[in-house]
Amino acid sequence: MNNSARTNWRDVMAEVERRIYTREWQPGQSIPNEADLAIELGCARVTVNRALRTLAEVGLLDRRRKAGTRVALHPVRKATLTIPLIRSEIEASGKSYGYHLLSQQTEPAPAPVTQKFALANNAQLLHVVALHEADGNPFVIEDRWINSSIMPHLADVSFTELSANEWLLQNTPFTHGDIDFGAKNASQREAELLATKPDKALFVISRTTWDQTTAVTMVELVFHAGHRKHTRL
Amino acid sequence: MNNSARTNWRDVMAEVERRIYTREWQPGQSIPNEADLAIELGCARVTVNRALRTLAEVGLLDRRRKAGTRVALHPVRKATLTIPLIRSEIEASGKSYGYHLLSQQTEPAPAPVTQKFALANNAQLLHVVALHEADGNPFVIEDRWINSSIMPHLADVSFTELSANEWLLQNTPFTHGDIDFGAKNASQREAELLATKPDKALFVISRTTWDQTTAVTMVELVFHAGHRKHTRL
DNA sequence: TTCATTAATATGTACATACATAATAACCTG
DNA sequence: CAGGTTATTATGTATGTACATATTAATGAA
Repeated sequence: MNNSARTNWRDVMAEVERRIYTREWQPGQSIPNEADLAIELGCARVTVNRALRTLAEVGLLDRRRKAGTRVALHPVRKATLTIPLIRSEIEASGKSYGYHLLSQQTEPAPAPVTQKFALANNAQLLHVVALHEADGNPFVIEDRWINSSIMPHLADVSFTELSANEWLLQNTPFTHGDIDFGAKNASQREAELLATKPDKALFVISRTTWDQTTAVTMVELVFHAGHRKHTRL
Repeated sequence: MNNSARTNWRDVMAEVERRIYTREWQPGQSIPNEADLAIELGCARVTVNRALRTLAEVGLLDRRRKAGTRVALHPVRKATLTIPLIRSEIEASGKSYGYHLLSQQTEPAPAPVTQKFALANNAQLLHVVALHEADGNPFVIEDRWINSSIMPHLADVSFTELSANEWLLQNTPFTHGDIDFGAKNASQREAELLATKPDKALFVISRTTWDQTTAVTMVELVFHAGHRKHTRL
């Protein structure tokens, strides 16, 4: 005989959310401490802790030791964007995935790139450009620079069949990454590749991947016209 | 005499991350179960649980009951975007905040808006347009529709001094929101307001805020040219 | 052999307890 | 009364234990 009648941390979370939602607890106002809430809601303090901690992670509560917990005054809500493999993203939407390598060569990198990689100007780096397609339509241009100096077996790899996107994910450990979301006007070439007009506004994601303090790879993803990235909060 | 020599969940997390990073545990490979790891690392199973759970939340591990825990094959990394108040965002960057109400009137809403609000076509809704400035420079245009039918004391409010952005946050409870990130070409008017040229690619965030199943407000934030939203993962 | 039932297993969570830690409030001491 | 010290307090976390739950593997009946 089970129950689920037992108050679990999700119940507590829901109840706290409800009180915030109904303005029983107003923005900026401090709420009862964990111990009291635990008694009131009939559960252990640890359970309340888990619930409040989770709500704080989402930005709905502000918590400070000794000072207590209060309803966030400016709900700096945190939206979680999932950054999947391009192929997974396309296949998840029920479309067929296509991939075309446009160029792969070692060449002197432009200043903004060498700067991020902390290399000498015009250092030779591997430059890979590819087009990903969804149901035969252009989906995104992947324009990537790879720090070949720290990737030994990179010279042998051809990205004709397998995208650099996937190869790097499988073969390159990384500690963290920087992501920028922005917009750019389509260049002549981008317009051709993405089947749109020059100057068309395109959604862009730029990502730099780091191994400790050295940049491993920089990629600019230029999406087809009209593409949006969606999330909930 | 304290220590912090005790293995805590962050230590466990770091150690697991290290093993993944060094490829000791490869992508797709399953790792020891919680109990074994606890013994090996010298801590309680619950502590290991907390560490692994956190790593799973970030997308680095896949966990399933009975099946066990494995290193994510396609690290669908999750980037957390913080969505602050516009004023907070500007002030946090050390710039002075400026606000100008451009228009505020009740008018028939266009189809895409009434659809989301589940109202009759051409329903009368409150439409607020405002410009937010950073150090005197245009920062973002806030173009907002508000479901006035469910907001009683809304008619009295003037958004001349206080932005709708802030008023709604303080006065409108909501259960969840939809956010879209995208790009658009500047219209004639947007170009003027944001001090750029027509057709310039602009970064756009569209957000719909819901109260249960009814939409409360829809807002389109059109940022100045070159603006990017940044995050780490 | 196939399908349904049951056992085994790893993760998920609840609790009582104990102590750590950060931040504030109260208390001195000069 | 200023400035530093100490006590207090709320959150943060570690542990052992117990049981829940999802999922797979083993089992047995048709």
